[in-house]
Amino acid sequence: MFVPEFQPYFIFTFIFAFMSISRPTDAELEILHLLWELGPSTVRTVNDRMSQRRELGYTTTLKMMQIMFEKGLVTRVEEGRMHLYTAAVAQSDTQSLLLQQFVDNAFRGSASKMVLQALGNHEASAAELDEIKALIAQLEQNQSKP
Amino acid sequence: MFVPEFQPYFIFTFIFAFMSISRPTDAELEILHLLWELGPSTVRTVNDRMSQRRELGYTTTLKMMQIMFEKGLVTRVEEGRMHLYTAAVAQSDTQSLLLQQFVDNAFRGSASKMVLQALGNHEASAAELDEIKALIAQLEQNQSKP
DNA sequence: TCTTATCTACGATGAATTTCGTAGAAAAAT
DNA sequence: ATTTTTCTACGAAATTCATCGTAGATAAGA
Repeated sequence: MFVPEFQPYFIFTFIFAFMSISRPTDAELEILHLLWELGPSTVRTVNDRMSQRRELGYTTTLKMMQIMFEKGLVTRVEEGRMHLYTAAVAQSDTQSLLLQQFVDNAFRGSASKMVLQALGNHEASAAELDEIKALIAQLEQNQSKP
Repeated sequence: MFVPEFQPYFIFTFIFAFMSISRPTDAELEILHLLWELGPSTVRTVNDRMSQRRELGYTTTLKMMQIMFEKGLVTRVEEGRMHLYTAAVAQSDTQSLLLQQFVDNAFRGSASKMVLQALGNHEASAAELDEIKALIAQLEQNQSKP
């Protein structure tokens, strides 16, 4: 039987599975990014921000956020007549989950191949490269003395 | 007006747009991976390989590959009564396109944030880290003398 | 030759996603 | 006090995906 080595991202897979939270769709992710940035927000606020990028009816955003509430991706509290929505999933957890699924689908599970392609395709600033180098150094240190 | 710096992945975006090739879905990607690995293959071969992972009817795979043919993701030639299918898009081009869209959706376009998360989540071997370090060194060299 | 297996083509279904319109209630404006 | 705006809830349509069943043709096997 094939038993894979433990990978840190497994934790997020378990968390999301345990909470029965499904992976956010593209439109849901767009809303989550706004909630992460703005904190608790009304539908109106979110829709205004989204409308800056593309034409979008108010009830479309409303419906999306209602569905996300049913799915457990956001929480909400009544504030007078309105609802204040808050992201119920952490940004880094969500990104980890999405990343893992993406690496599996598009790169057959090879994260390092994906990293190589990403670094090759995108211009990275010197500061960003330094940050990545620092992380690699740290990983290598952990590897040498486990 | 906002004019972004040129990024190498723009090329793949143009290529795919020019050829009006839509981004492969998850199931299509699974088939493409097999075609990239095996070369020209029949529906039967592909379905056998896919069935090793999960239950899947033959006509399901057939239909998928017919649709991929209509979309231009694969080509095919008759071989007696059967069809031999071949991937019509290159693996690296496809992965670049998918990567770019994923970074936009899940990481707001920040490839370096994505790389950091990927390296943090996945155990990378020493050899893989070396490979990544080499690429970074090369990128830094290009940056210093443009 | 007759039967069985194996292709392709095609249609249909069910689920998920995204979008919007309408209805009704509550607040704000005139 | 009426009208207009602005909420929520709900339903529904259009689209895409993934899946499978059936029909008809052709090859293989008995």
